[in-house]
This record gives sequence, structure tokens and C-alpha cells, in this order.
Amino acid sequence: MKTDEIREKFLSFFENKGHTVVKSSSIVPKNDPTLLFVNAGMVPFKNVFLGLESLPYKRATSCQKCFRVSGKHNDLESVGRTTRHHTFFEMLGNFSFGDYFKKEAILYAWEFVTEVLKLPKEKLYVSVHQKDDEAYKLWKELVNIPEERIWRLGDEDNFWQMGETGPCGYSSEIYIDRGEKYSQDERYLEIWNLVFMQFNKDESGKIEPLAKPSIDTGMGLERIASVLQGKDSNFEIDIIMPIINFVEELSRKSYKTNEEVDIAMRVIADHSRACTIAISEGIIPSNEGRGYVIRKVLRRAVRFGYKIGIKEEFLYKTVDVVVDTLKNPYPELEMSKDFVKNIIKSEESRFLETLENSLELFDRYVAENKSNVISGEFIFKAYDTYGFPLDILQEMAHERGMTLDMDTFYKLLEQQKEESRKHFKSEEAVEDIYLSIKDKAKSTFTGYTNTEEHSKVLFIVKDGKLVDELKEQEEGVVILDKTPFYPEKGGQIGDSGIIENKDALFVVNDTKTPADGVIIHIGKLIKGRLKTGADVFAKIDKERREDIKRHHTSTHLLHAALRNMFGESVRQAGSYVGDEFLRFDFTFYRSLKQEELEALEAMINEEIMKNEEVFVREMPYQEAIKTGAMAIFEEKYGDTVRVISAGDFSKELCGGTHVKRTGDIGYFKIISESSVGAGIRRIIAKAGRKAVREAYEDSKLLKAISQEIGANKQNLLERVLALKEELKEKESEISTLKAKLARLEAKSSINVEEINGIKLYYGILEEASLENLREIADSYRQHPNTVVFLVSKSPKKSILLARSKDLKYDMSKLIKDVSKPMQGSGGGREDLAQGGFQDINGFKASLDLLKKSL
RNA sequence: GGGGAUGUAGCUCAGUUGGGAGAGCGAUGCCAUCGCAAGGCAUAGGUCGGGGGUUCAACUCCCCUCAUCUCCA
Repeated sequence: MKTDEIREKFLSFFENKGHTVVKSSSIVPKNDPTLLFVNAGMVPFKNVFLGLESLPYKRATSCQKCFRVSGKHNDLESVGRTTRHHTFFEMLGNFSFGDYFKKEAILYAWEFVTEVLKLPKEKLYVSVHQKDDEAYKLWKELVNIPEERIWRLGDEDNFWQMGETGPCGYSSEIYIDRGEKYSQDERYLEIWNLVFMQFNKDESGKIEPLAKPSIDTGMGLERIASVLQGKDSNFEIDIIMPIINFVEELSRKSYKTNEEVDIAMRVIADHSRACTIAISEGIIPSNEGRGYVIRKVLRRAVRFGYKIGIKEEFLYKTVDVVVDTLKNPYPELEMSKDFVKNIIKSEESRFLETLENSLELFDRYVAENKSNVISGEFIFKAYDTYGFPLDILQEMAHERGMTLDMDTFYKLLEQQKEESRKHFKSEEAVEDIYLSIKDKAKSTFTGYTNTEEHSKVLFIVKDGKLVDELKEQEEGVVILDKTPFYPEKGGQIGDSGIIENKDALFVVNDTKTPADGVIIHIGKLIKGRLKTGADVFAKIDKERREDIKRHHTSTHLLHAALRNMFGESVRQAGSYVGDEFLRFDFTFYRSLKQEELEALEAMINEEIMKNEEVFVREMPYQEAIKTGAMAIFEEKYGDTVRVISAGDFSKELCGGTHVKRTGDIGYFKIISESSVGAGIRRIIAKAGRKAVREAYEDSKLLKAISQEIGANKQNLLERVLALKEELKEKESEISTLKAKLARLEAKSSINVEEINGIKLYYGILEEASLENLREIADSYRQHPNTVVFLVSKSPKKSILLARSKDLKYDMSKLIKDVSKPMQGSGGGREDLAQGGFQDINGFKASLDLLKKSL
């Protein structure tokens, strides 16, 4: 059975059992700072299980994209070495949110496995927790599994918990007997894990039954496919083997002839899937967070490619194959294919470069190092600073018969980890106060149409606590039942304004949404008293909102214009929409040229002048995607989404506020373009009156400069260049003149005396730089038996002491003694020393000292 | 978020207790040649990433900052 078919059959099976089919969420978990990636099928429903969020349905089923590359479930190093581990895999699951429990979960699972997948009953085994008599009984009596095929296992295998605290419970697993040809460990393969969430564990470790027990199950898609397709390994199934075949072509080696080669091919196959999925979801390789993890995965693949002889960029070529195998369930992959290939290719070449640097570093070390042990310090430095891949370092060392001091290395690495952890500040969690009042504090947002609203104060929060009233001059947070205030979200900043009634005036500085549906107004009570339950009138700062709207619609136009110009490889990577300006980060591999920025600006202003209507439509997510609207990795299950379109130019999912017609923007101006990190560029721009202001300031400045320089706009640049050139010429002329002057002065003011057969030239110059002095001294000391002692009063009080090459005095030492009477000091080389002084009156004494030393 | 490394001519890079900014390639000009590969001579090109400090003197030492690379969280 094809993998696509299994996926499809699973979802429709549960759909027929009253489950809502939920699209796989992004591998980036929403609203969960504790988790880097979605690593299990239940993660998108975590808040539902925790009771923080509710859904319109009680049964769900999904095929969830999962990553296991960091944190508790870190399988990265195992991938490739086994036949089962993956960094990316898909998890089939059915979920009950306080609806059905053990009985149905077991019956559904059994029915699916035996009736739909048609696995032979006699080869199936199940496990239950040793204390879970209920499950045992269900399997035995209801499903009729013979006792000897029901295993009762302990906590390690059959007890599940979400975290240190929270929901937990027994689990039950279904195994298949793959026959005697496998070793004991391999023979019984776990195919499905059913979790019975029935307890809650509190902070003291006490376990209490849950009021509404839930079900969470997980069946690894790749694993069940391997069983159904009769393959020993997950890597040989229909959606992964094509990648291995492709790698065989690239490397001109065959799979299953050599264990090392096999490992490498599995690594590449797995990692190319992971990279393709991650990058297509906008996770760009970088040096922190998720991007860092992806980069590690990508580089690991390149390393293994290197090992089997592929020494150039290749991974990006596998993307086509990956997309081919996954385009049925994830058609959006097709759209981002070129983008993904671009990113992978540039990351590959960057890495190959650091690899080359590493090899040089190693050669240098080997050449300098006599011992045949590579020190832990070197290993750490190479790894930490230059990114030398450990395994390659080890291999190279072994090739040369050297050993490595890994103990010291790991010690140093541990130190670094300790240091990093110490400084780690965890992301600010949602303030508990808002979670606790979450269900009662939902506000209706009316700001899409209204700027004012009669409403009622639901809650007042001060210093993180609920209070009944706010007194004059107190700062606090107000929650209303209805509000026109847009809370900071999707890059758009929160509204400001006022909330008032006859007793109170509250000034809102910022609006946020700390929990789903909760809108908080942050500000200060300027006048009177504000009480919970009071009727109030809420009014946003309209002008400011208009500015924000102009910037927001402009952001959409900019996004569309960029894609128009550079194609699909441009993707939004973050944005800020404020009242003063907008900031748009996007994925692109190089900086933009001036002409490109001009063209962008022109294209957007053209759209503004067309004055197209901006439509807002609400529709289901799937439908929106079908119409070709751009989604920015912010999908929500089942929800309807807002689609904003500006003429035919831009169509994007967005929850923000927008102008009615593009003409309302007035004018759009790019302020700057810069880099944020590898592969990400940033454009800062202004719209409307802020852009006009900017243009006005620019032209004012230009006018002032022109006037100052005595040029007009047309020839300003020419004039500045000419002035620069002129200045440079003058400078060089001055320095030539100065040198000439100094030489001239030297002629008249330098004396010569012969002391002990040595010609001593000395003198005081009014105007000579150190460079001039050197030049003059050089002309004298070309002759043997010569010492030169010069001082200059300006531009700096300098001393110079030099000798011809045939003499042996150390001038750098001599100058220190000689300059003392002038309160000076200096140093330099043995044949030429320089320094400074304070008091010219000491010159005579200095000269005498020098004479005595000769 | 915490470390480490790098930043010098258009490019690749030297520059060692702080004391005259350099090489190779490239560019330009001249010479040479039937032509080509190439050769000879000469020249231009530098805010030594930016800012501050220490010093008589900073590419060099100290502090801050930016960019790139890299490890850790």
C-alpha cells in the first residue's frame, strides 16, 4: 500500500467515526516558547488538552509533520545509523478531547489495523500498563486477544506525561511480529501508541483523576508504511527510496553494498526531507534558534555527501525528488520549491567554504605540532571558532595515525554550555493573571469598522493583580467587553487612544493580546476613578490609526512587488507595521541594487495611483489558499481567515487594518535596505504623510547643501566630486611644499660638528612633521659615520635621532636619555628613533648629553 | 541571549615586545611581438570596518559599536 494511500485511509477512517480532519500545523509550534519544533502529533492540541483553549469539535484526526532534532527527543545523531530514526517524519493520530475514552480508542485502533490495513490478527501483540486493568480487560474481552499476546509493562514503556506537571496517563501499544528472521529486539515492532490521558499531576507530584479523560494516539507513518510494504527499513518505502536512488546516481555508488555508504545515503535522504520541509515553512538556516538547528541538519547531510565522494553542492538537487514524494499531502511544497533550492544551495556553498578553511587549519596545525596527539584545546578551537566538523576532524586524524584528546575537548565544550545556560533568559511566559481570567475576559474586536465604541469594563489589572478600581495617576490595564483598539499582532503595533466616562479619563498607550481573545489596554488613569463594571466610551487615536493603516497596506504592496520582481524565492521573514514607518524582512540571497529599489518604489507608487479598492473577505483557510492568497506561516485549524486584496496586485491573509483604496496611502518611499543575517534582507519604508515629510526633509537638506557649496541640484554631485578631488590635490601639494620648506629650513638651521670622528648633524626646525624629519635625516645618514639629531616645534613637538647603518649605537635607548632635559621621551628602531618633548629650552643640555655619549 | 574568530589596495592575503603601510593577482600606461601564449618597465589605487581612550607615537594595546563566519543556549 502506497504511503499516500495509508495517510488518506487513516484520515477518512476517523472522519467516518465523527472526527474532524485537521490539516497538519506548521512544524513551528504556535504560542509555545518551550518547544523549538512540533515533535508529536498532539502538540498543536496541547492547549486544548491543558484546558486553555477550546475547539468547536471534540474529536480530531491529523497527519502531523514532526521534527525530532533538539531538546528531549534528540534523534539527530542516530539518524542514518539505524533503520528507524528520522529528523522529519509524519505522525498519524486520532484525538478525543474529553469525548470517548479507552474503549473506543482501542476498538477504533483495532478495526483500522485489522480491517483497513488488513494486518494479520495473529501477528499482532499489545502492551498495557501493569496497573491498567481496564485496558487489559478491553483488549482481552472485547477484542479477544489471547492473554499471551498482551504484555503488561511498567512506567518506562506504558506511562506517558506531557511534562513535569499536567495531564498524564497510561498508554497501550500495538506491536507486530515480523517473524523469526529478526533478532528479538527487532522482531516485535511497535506500530501504534494509544495514550489514555486520565490523570493530572500537580507541582507536588500528586496524581489526581481528570474530570474529562482524553485520548491521544500516534502512529508513525513511515514505520507503518514499511510494514505494509514489506520493507525492513523505513528508508525503503515508496516516499523515501526515490531519494536514496537519486543519491546513488549523484555519488555513483550503490545502496546496500557498504555499511558506511548506506549510513550516508540514509542521512542524506532523511535530512533532505527535513530541510525541504523546514525551509519551505520559512525556517532559514542561521546561527540561532530554529534556523541554527536546520543549519546543523543541512550541514550534516553535506558532510555525509562529502564522505561518499560528493564534493560539491548537491543537496539542493534532492529537493525535486523530495517534493515529488510529498506533493500530494502538501501541495504548497511545489510553490516554494525554487526558493528552498536557492537557500539550500547557498548554504551548501558557504559550508563547503568553511570546510576548506578547516582543512587548511588542520594542515597548519599538523605541520607545527610535533606530537601525534591532537590537543583538546585545538579541537575545541577548530570546532568552536571555525566550525570544523568533528567527525571529519577525527577521520583526518586517524588517516594520519594521530589520536585526539577528546576528554579535554568535551570538558571545554561542557564549560561553554554551562556558561551559555547561565546567561540564558527564558522567553517571558504569558502572565498567569490573563490565563486565569481567560474565559471571562474575551473582548469583541470592532475596530475593523469602528473607531469608537460604547462598552463596559470587564476587568482592571494593576501590578499583575485584579483590582476593582483604578485611582487618579495610577497605571494599569483595562479589559473591555467590546473594543475598537487593535492589539499588537501580526507585526502591526497596538492602537493608542482614550477610554473615558463622566468619572474617568484613561489614556491608552498600547494595546496587546496576551492570551487568545483577550485584549488589554495598557495606560494610565489621568483623571477621576475607573471601576470594574463601569460603562465607558473607548476612542482610538484616529490619525495614528490612519498612519498605521497606510503602512500596513503598503507592506502588502511591497511584499507583492518584491515577489513580482524576484519571484517566489522572496518570502516574508518578519515585519513591523507602525505609525512612523514600516519594516519588512524577507528572504533574499543578496543585497538590492539602487536601480532595483527605485523600480520597487515606482511599482508601488504606480499601484497607489491606480487607486484600486482594497477588499477584505472572510473565508475558510483552504479556500483562501486555493485562490492563491499568500499565507505567512500562520495557519489556524478550521478557522476562517481574512483575505486582503489590493486590486489584482496583492492578495494576502492578514488580520490587520487596512486603507479602503490604495490611493489612500498617498505616497510610498523606501528609506533603507540592509542585511539582517544570512539570506535575509530588511527594507525600511514610509507611507503617506510620513513619506511626504521624509521627502520634504531630503529636499530641504539638498537645497541647503547646494547653497552652501554654491551649486544647483543638477551639478551638485559633480561639484562635490570636484571639490573632493581639489582637496586631495591641495593636500598633496601642501605636503610637498611642507617637505620642501622643511628641507630649505634645514639647510640654514642645521649645524654640523665632528665628535670623536663622527659627524653630528643637529638643529631645531620651526615647521616639520615627523615624516619631513625622517626624510631630511635619511639624506644625511646615507653617508657613513653620521648621527642626526633633529627637533621640530610644529605641527607637533617632535624629536628624531638617527644614525648611519655602519654605526652601532642603539638609538631607541639613547633617545630616552638624550630627550630627558627637554622633558621628552621616545623610542623606535636601533638606527632611527623618534619621540616628543615638552620644553625646547632643554635642547642645549640634550645636545651636550648626546655629544658625551658618542 | 552568551562566547570565539575575522575585517588592511578592485580581489586573495602578509604586517612579532607600539616607532617608516606591503606582496601576489587584477587595472592603467609605455616597451616588445607577424600573430598568439606570455614577457619587460612604470603608474595609479588605502578614512588599515566605525567611534572613543591610553601614549611623545596606535594597523598594532584597552573600551564601545557595526558587518561576516562559527560554537553554545
